[in-house]
Parts: sequence; structure tokens; C-alpha cells
Amino acid sequence: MNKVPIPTLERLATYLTALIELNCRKIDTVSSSDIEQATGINAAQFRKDLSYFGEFGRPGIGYDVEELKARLARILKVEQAQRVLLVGAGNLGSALIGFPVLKAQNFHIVAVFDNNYNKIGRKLWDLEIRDIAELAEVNTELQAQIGIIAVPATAAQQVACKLVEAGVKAILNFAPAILRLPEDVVVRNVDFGQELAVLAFHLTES
Amino acid sequence: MNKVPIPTLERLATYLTALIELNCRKIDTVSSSDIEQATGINAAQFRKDLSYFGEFGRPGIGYDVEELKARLARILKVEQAQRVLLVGAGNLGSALIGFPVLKAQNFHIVAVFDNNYNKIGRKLWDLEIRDIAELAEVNTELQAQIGIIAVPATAAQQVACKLVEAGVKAILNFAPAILRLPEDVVVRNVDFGQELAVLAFHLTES
DNA sequence: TAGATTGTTAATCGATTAACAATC
DNA sequence: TAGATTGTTAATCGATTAACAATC
Repeated sequence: MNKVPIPTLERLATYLTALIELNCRKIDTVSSSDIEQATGINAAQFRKDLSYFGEFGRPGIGYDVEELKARLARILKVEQAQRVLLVGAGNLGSALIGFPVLKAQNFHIVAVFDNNYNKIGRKLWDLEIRDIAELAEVNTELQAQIGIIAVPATAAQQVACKLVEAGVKAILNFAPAILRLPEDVVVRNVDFGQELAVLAFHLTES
Repeated sequence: MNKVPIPTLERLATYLTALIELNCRKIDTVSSSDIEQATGINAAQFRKDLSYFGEFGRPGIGYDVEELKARLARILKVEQAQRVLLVGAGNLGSALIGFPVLKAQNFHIVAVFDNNYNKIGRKLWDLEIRDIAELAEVNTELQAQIGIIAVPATAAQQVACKLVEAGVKAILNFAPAILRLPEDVVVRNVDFGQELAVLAFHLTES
């Protein structure tokens, strides 16, 4: 399990989604080329990706959907429910809490924080919005390891530091800001503006 | 301008964000190592990325912030306002319309569509939610080239086809689904579940 | 057994980084 | 001129794909 490439991990999540789908359709065995069919990812790539984690299939037969699904979920640590802290009770934060996909994938937002006194104390869906100052304290109880940053870019670095202080080890950052954090904290950035810019590049002059 | 790597385009957007920031701070000249400082991206990488598009700096001096910013915006086609169609008037759609970053980066959501008759005709912010069936018709007027899919995964493929029919050439897809589309249509997928799964992988057993 | 498909090694491809001559 | 920094070529690194022996 030595140094798994990030693209491999991303694809693992894609395979898992495809397997859940296949499982629903009562398909119980698949070959690597079936996976290529379903995901668009090269069959050799799929086998190579799995090889980082051991052996999963049977030569001449293929893979057991149910089993592979379970093992991938285990590798990605999504079979156990993961607690997630959300910072930022704006539109995006609200959308994330209400997003069915996250719960379906076993990620549970267990607390929301904001620094706006007009929001603190109010409810966002079924969660009370708490003061960002209480973050560390609240998390001594909750022990969440994942945090989501859904605040303006100007506040992002500061929020990130607070999350790390509170014991968070992995951060999903929606603010268009470059976060400087300790080596042992993993960050993934989602930047809608960047995504749209890459798309716009490909357009012909309008 | 032959075959620019996707990672280069993504970084271009990052440079642009950094340059806007530097410009605000009244800094008017930067070197590639200043950019490395600001973005964490290797200075040689930065120069290499620019080299796909021509010459931008002066040896011994560096780059003019104002000029570089303008030229990058032009390359990414974000100096001109881009019209964007949104499909899906749920929480995520609502968050996207209300997201200040998009407008700031010159992306304007000009129409929202849904298939839910309880929503059609209502307003989402200042936009009337329209019937998805009218998509192509509405876009003969608007001529938007970018579409955003913010619907459940089960509906994503169908929506994508409708967008393409309506003349959209670039799609930002938030549904965890693999879209099959004509070669000349560009797609970028944003999958929150996948992002969180990659993060969860890096956690130690809890 | 013959056909299918795996897991893995080797070959290819592409992207990142380093080095340096050109030049301000 | 001397020092700084570019743009680009070449070297390194890593990821993808192809090929194939092993095996069901």
C-alpha cells in the first residue's frame, strides 16, 4: 500500500459509484472491461489501480460486484460513517447539508459554524449554527476528522487554522484561496470559478 | 497554442486569482518566484505554463501584474462576460446563483430550469424557474455556451443531452454520473462525494 | 481442454523540474 | 558592467497503457 497516486484514489471512488449502480441492477460479476464500459476508464488502468491494494478478482472469471464494492468502501473508509464539521452557514453550506449524496456516501455533517452573530443560534436544517469560536471545544466531543470550508476566501486561512487546532486532519476547501497547513493535514480544493474558467478556455470566440 | 495540458489551464486560473490579489495590493511587478511564493506552484512550472501562449515577461525584471492579469483573463476568456444556463433549482442550484465568486469572475447565470411543476414559474433569487422542456427554445435567444448540471445523477445524462441540443459547448456537472457526449463538448465533473472519499482515505482508522 | 480474464511487468506517454543561454 | 530573471531545452519523474504469463 506504498504511495498510492491521487488519480488512482479518485478513480477508486468512481469505480465504487459504478459498482453500487451495478449492484442495484443485480449484476453480480463484472470483468475489467465491463468496468471500462461503465466508467470510461481503461480496463488496464482499473486492474493497475486495484493492484495497489491486493488481489480482487479471479482470472478467467472477473470480480464479484458485492465483494469488490465492500472492499473499495473499506479502502476509502466510507463503510464507517464519517463525521464532518462545516464552517460557513451561507448558501453553499446550506446546500451541502441538504445534499442527499453526502449522506448516501456515509458523510454526516454533525455541526455548523459561522462568525455572523445574526446567524449564530439559528437553525440550518436541523443543525443549530454555532459560534466559530467554540469550534475546538465542540469538537472535543464530536471528534470529527474532516472539515469543510464554505466561507469567503478572505476568511479561509483563518478558518483552516481553527479546524486544525480542533483536531481536523482533512479539509475540503471551497474558497478560492491557497491554504498553508501542517504536512499531516490533507486538503482538497474545489474552485467553481476555476472549473468554469477551464471550460471557458475551450470555447470558440463568441 | 498547440495542445495545452489541462493541469496548465487549471494553474492559469490559479495564477489569475493570485494576480488579482496582488493587483489589489498595488504590487505592479512580480517575478516567477514571487508567484511561487503566492501560489505554491513551482516557478519553472509557471514560466513553462506561460510559454504555451507566448512571451509575457522581461528577463532580469519580471512580469507586469496588470498586463499579465489582463492577458491571462483573455486566454481563459473570462474578460468577456460568459452566459451560463443552470439546470436544477434545488439547494445546490440556489447556492450557485447566490455565489458571489461566479459573478466576480464574469460568469453570469442567465436562466434556471427544472422539471418539477411545483417549482416552474417560481423565482429563484431574481430568476424565474423555467420548464426544462423550453431549454432549447430559450437558448435560441440567450445563446449561452456553458451549462451547469445540478440535478440528481439519474437525470444527469438526459439533461446533458438537452443542453447539447440547445447549443451548449461546455458543461459543469455536479451529478455523480459519467456523461456520454459528442467529442466537441467539454465536460468537467465536480463530485463532492469523491472529494470527501479521497480525503477519508488519508485518515487513520478512527 | 479451450477460452476468458486476471495481476504484473515492461513500454509508452506526458507532465514537472532543473539548467542555462539570452537579455534586460 | 554585474545581477537578476526570463523563455526554452533537456533531464527527471510519474502515470497510463499494452502485453503476456499465470490461472480459473
